[in-house]
Parts: sequence; structure tokens; C-alpha cells
Amino acid sequence: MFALVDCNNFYASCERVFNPALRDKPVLVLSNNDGCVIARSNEVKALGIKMGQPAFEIKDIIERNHVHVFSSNFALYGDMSGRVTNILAEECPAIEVYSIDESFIDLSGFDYYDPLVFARNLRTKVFRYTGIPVSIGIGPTKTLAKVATWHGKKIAANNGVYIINNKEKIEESLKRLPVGEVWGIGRQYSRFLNENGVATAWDFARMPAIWVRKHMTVMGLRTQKELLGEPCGDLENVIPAKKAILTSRSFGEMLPDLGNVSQAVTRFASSCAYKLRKQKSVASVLMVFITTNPHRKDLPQYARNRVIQMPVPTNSSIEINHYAQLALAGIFREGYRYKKAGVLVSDITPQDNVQQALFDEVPREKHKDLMMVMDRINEKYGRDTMRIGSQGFSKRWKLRQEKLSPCYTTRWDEFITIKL
DNA sequence: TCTGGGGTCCTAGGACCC
DNA sequence: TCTGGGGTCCTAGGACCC
Repeated sequence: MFALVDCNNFYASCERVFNPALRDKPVLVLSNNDGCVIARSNEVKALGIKMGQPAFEIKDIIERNHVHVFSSNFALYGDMSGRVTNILAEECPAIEVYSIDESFIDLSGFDYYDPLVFARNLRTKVFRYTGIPVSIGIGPTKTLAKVATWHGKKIAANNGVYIINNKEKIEESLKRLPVGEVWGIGRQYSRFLNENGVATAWDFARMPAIWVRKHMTVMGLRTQKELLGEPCGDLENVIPAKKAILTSRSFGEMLPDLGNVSQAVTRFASSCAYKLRKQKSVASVLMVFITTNPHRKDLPQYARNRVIQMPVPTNSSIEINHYAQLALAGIFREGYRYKKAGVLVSDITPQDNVQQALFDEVPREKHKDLMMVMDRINEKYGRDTMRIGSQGFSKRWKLRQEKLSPCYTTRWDEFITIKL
């Protein structure tokens, strides 16, 4: 059996922990740049505010209902997430940290425990130690554990905990679940299935496997099997190294000049290099993209990217930034107001088996030492304390964060973690 | 005025190999 | 009338997740 522990309305709950007066109040968290809604307390959901809705569209509802609005504070959420998973790790032999607010637990070996009692106790402990309310679902497959969590959360009588442990419960719980709520069935498939008369998860589970395979690839087939109790995925308790790393941001304001965009790209390139070093990897391909604001139909639009194959795989901020600037220079055009840029590194391999180049002139050992010192300084004194000169000190490309809460639990406004 | 930031996997089709 | 059979690798695009 698997259990899934899912933090309720996670970011909103984090803000509440340090501001208990908000306990029964509507609380909402905005994306970077205070752009759109990414977390809602139950009270906000009841107001009809949707996930992903742009903030300016709901200004009136916010004011009329005294909704408490926060800019996203990932330093806080990352740290709180770590506290929750630490407790799970204490109580459970094997956990998989699936996302910032969800973890799977392997319950094999729990034959002499009542899993329901175990889950209830775990839920109580997490809340008492961290202040974060969680829902827990238990099932014979990960997909059914997800289904169970939905029932724990949405049906008040279940009090946050639900178990699916026999055929009758599978059928019963799938009949109550809209097919679009199933893990692995998103908007497109949901619409397609509805059009074909499939409304609930149970309808889907009973469709012919051939039909599912034809229209939804092997992924759909796996989901269907899991819904019927046949596991197709195991707990993954080692975090695999990333195959691609992306750092991108929308700017606080639109930028017409190369100078500011270039500073931002330096920052993004350095961030990618840092993330590579943290997972002990190097990358050999780099892509830079820039784009204007697609929502401003009244302004001229431009979006380009450029890919560069680097001669030797690297994780040096200096080297990666060098190529990032080359790529940027190749695609930047005057006459546009840029809203967003990003740097992607890929073709990632472990750092200890790099293929050397015959005519390599980069002093790699020096870079390595320098990066190590830079990382130590920045981890101790805060991000960007030591930076590449071309990053500069412009604040014009920085995020808009007008409603940021204090970083209650961390010294710096960043929380370093690879999986997240 | 104003619209996020990360990731993964699968498939089809084309180029190329013998 | 009729035109082989078997592979690999790469890329773009589309789906999904949080």
C-alpha cells in the first residue's frame, strides 16, 4: 500500500502559520510578479476565485471580501516543506518527496499497524509540529492513493484521511470522482473523454484498454491499470538528477535596452550554473530566450531563442554566462520592449566524467575553486553577495512583490533545494 | 497598468545506417 | 502487376505534473 500526504492549500497555509489572525479569513497567494493566483484558502475558493486567475481581474472581489493577499515567498514555503517532510521521514521508513507539498509513503511492512490509525496520528503530528494541515490518502497504487486523498480532503466526514483497500471501495470512490480529477488526466484528455461519454473515473476504468492505448498512449493505459489496483509505478526515493534546468523570470517592467536584459540573463545563467553545481552535474547545451509581452497586443511582438553547443560540458557560472551573452547578442533586437527572458541548460551529465577537449583554453581548475568559494560565500551571506560583474546592480528587471511576507524561518530570501 | 516558473514523458516523422 | 527489411537517432510538438 501507498499513502500520499498532501498539504492543504499549502502556500496559503504557510502564510497563516505565522499570522494566526488569518485562520478563518480568506487568504490568497500570487505568482511571481504578483501576476496570478497560485494558492487559495478554502474561503477564497468559496468566493469563486480560480487557480491561475490574473490578479487584476479579481480586484473587486478581493476588496469587497477583505481577502488577504500575499506575494509568493518561496524561501518560506521551501523551508516549511522541509519541516513537514522531516517529520514524515522520522515516522516512515521510505518516502518519496513528490513535490513541494506532497510526499508518497511506502506502507509495506506495516502489516501489524492499522494504516488508518497510523495516518490519523501522522496528520495530527504534522499539524502540531508545523501548523500545516494535511490530507492523507491510502491505496494499493499511487494513483489510488491520490484518489483517496481527494476523498479525504473533499468529503468533510472523512476528516482528512481516507483509505481504499478493497474492490468495493475502488468502485465506490471512482464513481464519485470526475475523470478530470484523476492524476495523469489533464484538461485536454478530460475534454476528450467527456465528449466520448466518459464522465467519472469509474467510466474511464471500464473503457477497453485498446481504446485507451490508441487515444491516450501508454501513459493513459498505465493510469487506467493503476485505477483498477494494478501498480505501474514504485516509490522513487532517490532524487534523479535533472535532465534540464531552466531559470527564467518575467520582469517587473518592460525593458527596451540590451543593458538591463543582459544583466538579467547573467543572473539567470549564474543561477543555472549554481543549480548544476548543486546536483554535481555539467551541461553542454545552452539556450537563451527573450520575449515581449504577448498580452500587449498593442505593442510590436518579438520572441526568439538561440541554442549554443558549448565545447566542453561545464557548470562554471563564468563560462555559461559567456555563452549566454553570445546567444543574447545574437537574438536581441532594438525597438521592442522585453518582458521576459530565460536560460535553459541541457545535455546534462555527471561532473566527474567530463570529456576533455584537445584545444581547451579555459582554466577549469581555477574556475572550479572560484565557484566553490563563491557558493560558500553566497550560502553564508546571501544570494548574489559575490556575483559576475556583468550582472550589475540594476533593479529594473527584478520582480514585483508588493505583498511579500517576512522570511520568518530563513535568513535569506532563497531556499536551496534541487528537487523543488 | 496588470496575465508564473519550473519540470517530465511519449509519439510521429525524417534522416541516416547496413 | 511487380520496387526489401531491419534498425538508430534526433527533433518538434503535445500531453501531463506541481
